[in-house]
This record gives sequence, structure tokens and C-alpha cells, in this order.
Amino acid sequence: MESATLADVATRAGVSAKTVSRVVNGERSVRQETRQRVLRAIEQLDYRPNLLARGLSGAHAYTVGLVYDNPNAYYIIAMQQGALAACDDLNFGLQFRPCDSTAPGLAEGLRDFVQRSRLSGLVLTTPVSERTATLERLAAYGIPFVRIVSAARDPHEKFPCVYVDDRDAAYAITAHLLHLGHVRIGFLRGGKHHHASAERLKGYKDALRDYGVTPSRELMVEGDYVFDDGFRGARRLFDLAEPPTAIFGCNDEIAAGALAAAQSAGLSVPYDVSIAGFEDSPFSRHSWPPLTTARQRADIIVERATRMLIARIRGETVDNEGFNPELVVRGSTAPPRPKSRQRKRR
Amino acid sequence: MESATLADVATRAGVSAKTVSRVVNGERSVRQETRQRVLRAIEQLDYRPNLLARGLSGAHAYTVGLVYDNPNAYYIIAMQQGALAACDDLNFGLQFRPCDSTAPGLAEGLRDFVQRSRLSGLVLTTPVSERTATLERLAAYGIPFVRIVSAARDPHEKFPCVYVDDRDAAYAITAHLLHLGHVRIGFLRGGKHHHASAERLKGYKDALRDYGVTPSRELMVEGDYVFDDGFRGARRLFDLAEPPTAIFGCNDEIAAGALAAAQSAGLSVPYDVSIAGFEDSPFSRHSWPPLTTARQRADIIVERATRMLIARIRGETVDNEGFNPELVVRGSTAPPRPKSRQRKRR
DNA sequence: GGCTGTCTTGACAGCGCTGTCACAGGGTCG
DNA sequence: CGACCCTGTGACAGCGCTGTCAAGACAGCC
Repeated sequence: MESATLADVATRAGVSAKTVSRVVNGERSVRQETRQRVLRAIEQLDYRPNLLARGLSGAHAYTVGLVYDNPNAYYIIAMQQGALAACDDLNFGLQFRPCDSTAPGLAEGLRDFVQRSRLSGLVLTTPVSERTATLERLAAYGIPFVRIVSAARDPHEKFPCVYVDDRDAAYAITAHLLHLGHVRIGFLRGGKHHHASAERLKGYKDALRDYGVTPSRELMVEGDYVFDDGFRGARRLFDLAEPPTAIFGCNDEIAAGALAAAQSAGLSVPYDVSIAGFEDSPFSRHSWPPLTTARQRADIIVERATRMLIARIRGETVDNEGFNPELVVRGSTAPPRPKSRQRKRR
Repeated sequence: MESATLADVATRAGVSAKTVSRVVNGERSVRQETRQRVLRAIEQLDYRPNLLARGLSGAHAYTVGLVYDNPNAYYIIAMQQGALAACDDLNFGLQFRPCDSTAPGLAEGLRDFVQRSRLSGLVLTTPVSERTATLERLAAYGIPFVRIVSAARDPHEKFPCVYVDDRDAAYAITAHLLHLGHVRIGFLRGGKHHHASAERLKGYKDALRDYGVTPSRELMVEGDYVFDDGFRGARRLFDLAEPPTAIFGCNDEIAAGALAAAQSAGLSVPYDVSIAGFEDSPFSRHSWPPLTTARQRADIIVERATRMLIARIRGETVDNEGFNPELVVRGSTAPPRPKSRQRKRR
């Protein structure tokens, strides 16, 4: 259980501890030959740096925190994997921090989190990344962060971020439904705290307008990013005098709820009604029929953000980046049933 | 960003740093009055201990690691939440460690993980907790751990653990199906690496035998804990000359696959075929019809295990504990269709 | 030759905390 | 009344690493 320390390596290589430290941290001001000698000693002693000591001694702990507030397990896991991939690759530690983005004192909670472990910086995911006041305070505390935001690129953005253009993807999904011939398309909206749901709604409306369809209030239902709201919302839509022939759920879980509602109402998907989701979570593949959706690679997006953060911490300059989710067409969407053959509901 | 240290608190309270340390760590050999004074100073200075320093200085870092190897996002999140609840409550840090339980050098990887951050101990979840050789090595390295295992209580168990009696729960599910009148019951088995799947199979067979039904080889299909294997396995069962009237999937994801297979084959659940899962993940609630399953509270189980681990680290003696998942009946199971009225398939 | 600048290297002082040990003060016991 | 123990407290030495600064070696220059 005992393991070698810097000093052991130094003795073995016949150099000072500081020089070993330099080699370990990839500083360049070490002669090639010395470096080799040190590396050999490290190898022989099976040395691995003690992260606590490094963090205590240095200006920061070479560890970043991933902050999220999300009910979606798949999404969280994907984000964790992405952050882990970046950290493993760049030799940084990683801490996870679930939180309540609406709680008062969020910024202070995060500051404590950073301070206690001397974190080098934070990756802020939605919706925490959208709390402007919190961002300002974090910045004031001097905590480096990179945020992931749901928006198109904005040249005036004052904090570093990775953009995910939800509007664009929602537009693509809606356009797909319109292309199939749907006109009455229901929209099940997700959590108000998430700017993403506003963006997706915008994409939906923009597409309708561009195709000459006037968005109708009764077709847009409020709700949260959960199955039950998808279920209830869809039932409300089915109960309309003129129900929609297609439903666009703001994420896959909502769409899964809508799918269940359709099935429970004896409607066949996609023949009686088309259903589309958003996210491409396993949900969308594991339902029957599998869901048409927008693929949003949370793992890749978060990995990118984490790399950006670490680059910043290292003092490199980095540019903001953008991602566009892509349309994935599966079995849950099809052309509407011809009017004449439409079956009576209930 | 600067924060108070032990020394600051000590000065303010007019005591030595060591005494403050004692108060912070809840040692009892401090006079009540002194303790109050220190607590007041801590409050006034908004002091929070630096975890890195504590870890570096002390024998261990007051932080435990949660080790898992699981493809199931819900399950992982539940485990993380459970571990977090225990750690938050007991003032310990927590590190997550996804890994490959079949990889060679697993024990060494975990040792490195522990050493680098001076972790106090590990919570080992299935299937890592079932790798006997790995456990032996961890014990040899002197790393404290608590494992979660799928088995009934065993008085001869040599390592500390939390038991989850999968056999029992699988028995209950199978008995439920038998009670409904099913005789031909298919079983879709999950990953071979998991001892749990053997236990569940055992519960299935035991129940059949107790009800006078001979387990039939053709009704038991091998596979992994994934949707696709559930889908394929169910299709194989439907293709039998005499197909089952009920299917028991080894977990909810497999059952979801079976459900999709039934729907894609035009079979109505539960009228043409009953389907049951295991785990009570959101899957089982979010499918249509919702799945009959066994509720296994991974969060509570892992929380329990984490508390046990911390108690051990603190030198307290703790007993092993057991959990029994409970049957949850939902809409996916019903009595079989009377023979005469059975519909032709395909 | 002396001066400056660059490249490598090492000595040393912490980072903020805890483990160990020592010690003062007061009670108990034979 | 001395030996002994218990309680409460503090001094001090690290834990393993990095930041700072200084110094040696050597090259290039006037």
C-alpha cells in the first residue's frame, strides 16, 4: 500500500525533487537526458503523483467540477462520460456536483464546492449555465468556468461557452413533419427553467411560419421534461375537437409519454399519429416504434466544454464553439392518414 | 476567494489550531465552553476545512470511492444518489469510478485510484463485487471496502457486504405469473458476468418446480442486460411451436425489449402475452402498458453500503445487512387468454 | 576579459491540516 | 501524602508536492 514519492524518485534518479516535479508536469526546461533518467526512475518505482499534495501545494488542484441539475439519467451519464474522457486524457481529476439550479445561494454553494477541494474550474451545464446572476458571482469570485448554452453563436457573449443550437434542430424536426404532410402538429413543451425549451419552441414556430402554417395556441402544451407531462399533454391534444396528426415532444421522455398516451387511447403510431422527440436517448431507440428525434451528443458536447475549460486554466486562449443536433428519422413518424380514412377516436 | 484557515479560527478563538481541529472533527475531549468559543469563531469567519490538506495530513482523505460497471443509466444515477446522500450526511467526500469489471489488472487500477487520492475506502457494486480474486487483492493491499452482492445472507461471508436477495424476488415474480394461470413462462436471462442473473434464474426455476411445472430449456434464452437482447430473445420465444403466454425479463430493459417485440409482432400486452421485468426503473413506469417488476431501491441499498463502509473506517463494528426487492404489479401482466380464444400469430 | 542573457538545476519555504507526545491541573486511592 | 490516572490542551513535526528565487554553466557580445 505504500507508494513511492517524488523524493524517492529524485534520489533514485540522482536529481532534486523539483526536477522530478518538472518532468511529471511536462515542463520543458529540463534537459532531454535528465528527463529520460527521471522517467526511468518513475517507471522503476511505479511512481504516481499524490493528487492531494499537488492540489494543496499548487495554485489549484488540477481537478474540475461538473455541475448539473437534470432529471434525465441518460443525459447525466452521457455528460459524465464526456467530462471523464476529457479529464482522463488531460490528466485532470473530476468531481461531479448535482445541484438545484433554482436554489438561492447557488453561487455560494458552488464557491464552497470549489474552495473545499481547490477545484481548478467548473463546467456548467444547462440550466445552471443560464442563471446570469450566478455566472456573474462566480466570475467575481474568480472561479474559471465554461458553460454549455442552448443558443446559436453569439459574438457578444461575455463568458466562454459551447453553443448547442436547439432552435435549429427543432426547426429540422418540425420541417420533417411538415414535409410528410402534417399541418396540425402538437408541441409538448419542456421545463421553463431551461432556455432550451424556449429555443425548441422557437424552432417549431419558425418552421410552421416558413411553411405557411399559423402556430395555434391550443396545440402548444406546457409541461416539464418528464414522462407524465408527455402523457397528460398528449391526452389533452387527442381530446381537441380537431386533434393534431403529429406531436413533437420537447425531449424523448416527453415523447415517450405521448407514445404511451397514444397507445393507451388505442391510436396506432405512426399511422394514426406521428410522434417525434428530441435528444436521441436510449428511450427513443427502446420504444416501439422507435422515435424520430434530434441527436444531441451530450457526451461530445461536454467533453468539448471540459477541454475548453482545461485549456483556459492552462492559460491558453480558446474560442467558443457550436454544435448542431442532427435529425434522426425512425419509425414513429409517417405521412398522416388520408382524411377520408381517418378513424374515429374514442 | 480567500478563505479562512484553521489557524485563523484558532487565533480568533484564542486556542491552538489543534483544538480547532478537534472541534471540527467532533472529537469529544474538548470542554463544552471551549467548543462553543471555537464554533462561534468558525461561524464568524465562515470557515470550511480544506479537504486536500486534511487528506494529505491525515491517514486518509475522508473520501470514499463508488465503483461500478453497469450499462444502465438509471441504475448508476440511483447508486450515485445513494452514495452521495450517505457521504453528505457523514461529511465524507465521494469519488465515482466507472470501470471494466472484466479487465485484467482491475485490482491494481483500483489501488491506484485509492492511492492517488488517498481514498478511505471503496463501495463495490455488482459485478465488481463478485470478482473474488480482485477482492482478495484489495484486501491484501489493505483497502477497506464494502460490497453489494446478489445473494441471500451468508453467515460465512468473509468480506463485509450488503445482500440483495434476487432469487427471492424472482421467485415472487414467477409465482405471480403462475398464480395468474400461466404455465409456459419464458425467461430472458441477463449478463453472465452478473451473479444476479444466475440468482434470478434460480428463483424462476424454483418457483416453477414448487408449482409443479418442469422448467423447459427452450423457454430460457440467454442474453445481456440490454434492450436488443430482450427484443431478439422475445422474438425467438414467439416463434416457438408452442410459445409462452408470459415472459419474465431479467431486468426492465430486457422486458422493454420484449414489450417492443410483442408490439412489433402485433401481439397485445397483456392480453396476448404478459411481460414482467425486474428493477423498477423508470423504464417500467414509462412503457405502455407499465411493467410488472420487482422494486429494487439501488439508492437505498448503496446508501446503506456507504454508511457501513464509513462506519468501518471509523473503527465501529458493523453487521452485514440484507434487502429483499418487492413485487410491483402493473398493467403488463394478466391471466392468459383462454385457449379456445387464443389468436393466431403472424 | 568582462558583461549579459539563456538554459538547467536545486534549496527552501510553505500549502492547511492531523498524529504524536508532552504537560498542567485536578481527582482518586491505599 | 505520594503514586496514579484522567481530562483538556498545545507544541511540533511532518504529509508530498509546487512556487520562488538563486546560482552554476555556458554562449555570445562588445
